[in-house]
Amino acid sequence: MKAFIIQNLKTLHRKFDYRNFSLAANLDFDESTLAQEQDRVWDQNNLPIPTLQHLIQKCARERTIREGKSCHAQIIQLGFQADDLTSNMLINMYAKCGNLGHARKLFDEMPQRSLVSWNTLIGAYTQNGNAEVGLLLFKEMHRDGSCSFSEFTVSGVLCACALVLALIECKQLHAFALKLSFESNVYVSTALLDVYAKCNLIEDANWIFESMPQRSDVTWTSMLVGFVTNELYEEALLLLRRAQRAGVEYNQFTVSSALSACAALTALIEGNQVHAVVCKSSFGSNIYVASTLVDLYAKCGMIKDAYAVFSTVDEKNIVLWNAMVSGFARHGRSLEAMILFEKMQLSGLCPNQVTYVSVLSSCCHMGLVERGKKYFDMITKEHNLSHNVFHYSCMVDILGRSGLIDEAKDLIDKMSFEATPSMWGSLLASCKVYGNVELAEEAAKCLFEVEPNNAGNHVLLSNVYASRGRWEDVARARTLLKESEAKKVRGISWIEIKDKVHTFMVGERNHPRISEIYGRLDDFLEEMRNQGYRGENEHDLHDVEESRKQELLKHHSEKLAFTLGLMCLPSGVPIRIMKNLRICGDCHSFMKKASSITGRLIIVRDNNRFHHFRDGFCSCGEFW
DNA sequence: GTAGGGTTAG
Repeated sequence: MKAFIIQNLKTLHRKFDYRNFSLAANLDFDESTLAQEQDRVWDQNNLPIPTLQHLIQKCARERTIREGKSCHAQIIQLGFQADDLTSNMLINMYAKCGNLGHARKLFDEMPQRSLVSWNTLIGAYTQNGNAEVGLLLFKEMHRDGSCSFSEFTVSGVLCACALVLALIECKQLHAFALKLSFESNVYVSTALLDVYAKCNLIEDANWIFESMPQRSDVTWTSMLVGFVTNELYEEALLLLRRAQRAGVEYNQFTVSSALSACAALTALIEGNQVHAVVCKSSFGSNIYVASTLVDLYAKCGMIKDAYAVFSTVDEKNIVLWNAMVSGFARHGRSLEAMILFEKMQLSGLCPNQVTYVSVLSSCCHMGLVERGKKYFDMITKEHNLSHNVFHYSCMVDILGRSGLIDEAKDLIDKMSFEATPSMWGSLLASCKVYGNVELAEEAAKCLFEVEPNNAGNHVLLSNVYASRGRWEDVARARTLLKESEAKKVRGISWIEIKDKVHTFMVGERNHPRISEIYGRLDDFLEEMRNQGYRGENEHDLHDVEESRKQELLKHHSEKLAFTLGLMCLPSGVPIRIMKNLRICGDCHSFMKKASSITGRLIIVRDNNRFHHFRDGFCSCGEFW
């Protein structure tokens, strides 16, 4: 700013000598003097048109509407009939400063609109969150017919298409771009690939990307985000490495999208490398980067690191707060989640629907029924928001887990949404815990209808019968499962060691060190048994012999991943394991005992939450 | 003078 003011004063002094004070004598003003002088410059009434045009453009870049308006006023005062160039600059300035009304008025008052005027106004609406109007304007421009389209028109309208997922219009523009050879323009191609990716046509997006002879950093980011949006996280990380090899310099856009891919994959090592780049850069305090870093660390089990990043940001926005609240919730740190929820409001921000999903889920993880009900009411009564399907899902879970199964069922019946599989699944799991066979059968029936191919649902019902000793029904449920097309999702666990992810299935045979792992696990189990560990067979209600049950439990994927961690990671380093399914009771007991025997912190992330095992205890307090 | 990219939710 200081440099700009000095430069500006120098220019004005040199060209027009409007200043009453001597610039040449001493430019070493303090900041406040400079600011005062800057105000005096803006208040000048005799600036020539080229200077005013220059300043208008600067105001558009820096979003300084006060100064922009001052320039506009001077133009009017001078009696200057704004030409196409000046009008477009003013329209753009008002649009960039968020004043669409002024931009539109100027456009409407123009005696003749040029191509640039149309492009500018379309961009104005699109950039101010009104893409529909941007598209309508494009149609109006087409009808008007007084000017043709340029690359600017196409990329600008594609931007509007990306915001409202207007695939048909995008395809028409694509055809038009090909006809006029606009596709060689990097802005046009990048905007095209962005729309295709956002409309889930990732292959088309990738085809455009691969066909581009030249790519900008925006192109790379758009493709990266495209993969992330389409949940192709591995592809996103491969692209990131490719970008690195191609010499693309990271910026806050590349970094935030790369970090979100790392977070989704819980790829901590890769995420750390990106974080290292951030630390050396100037965009570490960028709110998007900070939010993805908080999310990354929280999802990778590093809740302290997440909080460390969160604390460094001075001006926190709602997304950053939400990322941190959700991180605490995921780790079962309900108290911290709730304190942060209050602090966020003290800082002057109102919670949104996402915030409430996080605080409600923190209630799920600790079985806090009354608190959950209070938050659920606050959504509509205190913050005038509407309940969404996630809120109901959390509430059904909170009620069911606490044994209020009928109340949970009532909530499902009364809500205006279609019940989701997760709601029926949660209700069914609660029915197993509280032995409610009747409601379990009803929930299972609904679940089979909406998820006919999920074998886990059949197993859940079978387990409800087994928990009540109804073995004939267990057999019937199993037969039904065999006759159906349903597939059981296999339990998979993975662990990151150095820069490699090791994946294990139950009874894994393919890992290169598998024999060594089984040997080490057997020795360790022996040691554990000597210290009082007994397996918990009731958590695996397979209809199999006792000895086979023991065998299946022993080789659960998380135990294999843990053993490799024990073999490879130096003592003192936490063993962090990820699992695609919920951790079973036996593995939970195993990890508790293992944490006390080895004196190590063991962190297991299952499909629902984090468990931190330390000194024989788990952070979930046995509620999960 | 006008155009393309990023964060949080069971």
